[in-house]
Amino acid sequence: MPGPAWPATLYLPRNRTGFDMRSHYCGQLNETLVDQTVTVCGWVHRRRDHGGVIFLDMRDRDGIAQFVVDPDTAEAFATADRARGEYVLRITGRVRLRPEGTQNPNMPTGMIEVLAKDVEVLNTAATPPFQLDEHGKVGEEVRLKHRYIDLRRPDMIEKLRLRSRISHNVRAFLENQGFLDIETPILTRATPEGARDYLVPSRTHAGSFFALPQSPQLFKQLLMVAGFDRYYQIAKCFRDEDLRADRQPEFTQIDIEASFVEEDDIMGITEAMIRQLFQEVLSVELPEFPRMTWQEAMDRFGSDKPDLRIPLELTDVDDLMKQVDFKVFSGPASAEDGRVAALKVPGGAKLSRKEIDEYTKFVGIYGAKGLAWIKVNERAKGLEGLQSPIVKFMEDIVEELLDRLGAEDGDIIFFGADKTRIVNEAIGALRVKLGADLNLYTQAWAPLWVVDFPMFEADDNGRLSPLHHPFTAPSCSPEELKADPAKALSRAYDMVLNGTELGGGSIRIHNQTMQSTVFEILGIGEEEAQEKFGFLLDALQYGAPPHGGLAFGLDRLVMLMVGAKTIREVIAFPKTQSAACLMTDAPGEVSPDQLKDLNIRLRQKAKPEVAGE
RNA sequence: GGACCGGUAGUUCAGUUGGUUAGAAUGCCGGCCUGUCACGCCGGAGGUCGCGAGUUCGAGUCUCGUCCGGUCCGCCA
Repeated sequence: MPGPAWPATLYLPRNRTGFDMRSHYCGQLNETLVDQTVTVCGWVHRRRDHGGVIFLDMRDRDGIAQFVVDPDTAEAFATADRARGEYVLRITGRVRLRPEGTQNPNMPTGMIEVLAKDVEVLNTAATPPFQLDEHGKVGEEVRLKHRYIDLRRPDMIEKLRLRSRISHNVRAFLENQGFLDIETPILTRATPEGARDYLVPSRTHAGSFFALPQSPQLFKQLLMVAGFDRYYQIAKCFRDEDLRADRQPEFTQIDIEASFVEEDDIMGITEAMIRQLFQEVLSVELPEFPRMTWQEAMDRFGSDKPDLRIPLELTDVDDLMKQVDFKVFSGPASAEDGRVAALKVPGGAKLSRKEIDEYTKFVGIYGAKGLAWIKVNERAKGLEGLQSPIVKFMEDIVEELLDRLGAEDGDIIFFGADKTRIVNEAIGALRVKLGADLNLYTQAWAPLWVVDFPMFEADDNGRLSPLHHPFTAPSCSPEELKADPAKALSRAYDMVLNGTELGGGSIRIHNQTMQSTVFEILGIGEEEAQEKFGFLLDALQYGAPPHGGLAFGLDRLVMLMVGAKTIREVIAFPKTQSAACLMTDAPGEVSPDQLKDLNIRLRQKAKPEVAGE
């Protein structure tokens, strides 16, 4: 056995890897080390056996390098001969320049190789369930089941390494700005917020449950009441809702809160943080962050998180369509809660009937009953130059319509006519899809702030619920809020990047009267409010400072920065769409004893119905 | 809760109108090979066609159900 790995007093690396077992990582080997003896530890990435000479490509988290084993070193040669893919080896040898003509320009270490003297098998490996080289395609299901092997692949290592750099950069920025990293509980209390809670039964309080936090929202506000002034945390959050490519049941937020601040303070500092992050990690200089009101975003892009890389906009044509003899258009155009919007797509006239049918089906997902269109083949020819199933209903106004849209030859114009919400969702989504399908992107990164959100939104029964969360301050007095809550705007703000909501936050309510008013509007009675948020209402009485903050979705941020399609790609051990872990097989059953301890009896499963007759 | 796509060798896939012994590539195993780098050549093994019913003389293929994975809608302040 070697001596203690750590020097007794100073934790200084003894060599370039900081440990004794090896001297270098494979990726560190280069021409400057020629004639030096090095020792590496790693996995056999590939083995090429020429009978008389064996090449071993060794891989560790830093890279891949080629090792040559000669029959002259009989023992090493015998070991290399029985080595297989993914065996864990420790190899010592001398670095040398590769012979003329055998350099590999495709490899970062391709100018050199290591002539092995000693090859030691630290561990054998069963044949991996899939190939690790960049050429083998593998399904995600297999990758997740053997994630520890999947994570050996250089591109996975690269993504997680970048994630580490991102969180480190964010921490460094916030620490430098005087923010304190303070942990908040994972076992906490269920509060009737937005999402379904993950619950943890309490053994010591029979029949009671902890909830895992959907976010540290209340705790960070209480830290402001406590006077910490500037708080941050990279915090796990839990929401038991259905999953998506950008949603996991547990995810990570960069959580930020500060006191004695207003919107501009929070937006300013977090914008600076993201700007610096992109500079230092990606060498990308982000453009200006425009600010856009929620209403403008909905009107122009049909979305509260518009993708500004796409140069298409929705145009209101309600006034023109009110008069047309086509109820599908004139109805929504005249209705209070209706909208007729046009989307002009330059060059879209080349879309085939089949493609248009596909888009019609696509908007149907969002409840649109159809998708009207006009192809502008040759404007100069007037009606003759247009191709459309609906233009016959609007011959009188079509010129004015085309003028307003600035339509040119080769354009297609799509129309959505329905309730405003449906038009915005359907045509907004169509805009994003067309942008992707036709590759209309005008820039790599398009950030913006969306501000002036409504305080509340009405559900189907007219009941109001908070658009953000019930602790968001309105931009009006309690009296004004009470008088017309549906029209009230909040002091909330979202940072949006390339059509993804990166983060959102608000100035919070720091006044108990205002907080009670909001609860009242939400239909949360005094008693219920006291029971569920009593500790917050109490805190607001004890000198709560004005405060506000913001939380970023770290997984989404990393996903965008590495160019991944799902956040699963930037999470080491993600769950499947049904919120299961294919590797550990979680969630799993527990023993009757464990349940008994927790005072839990499982409900009998419903008897399976007899199939067939 | 709903819509759609997928499930065939370890892996990635093909499999025609329902018809003989289910194929390819790669990986794996064995042999040969001293400059390869996705090495090459020769040989070999490897299948619960996700699972269960049904239709049929006959099902990988058709029907129904179900499970799993994925994308999306609802949901997710």
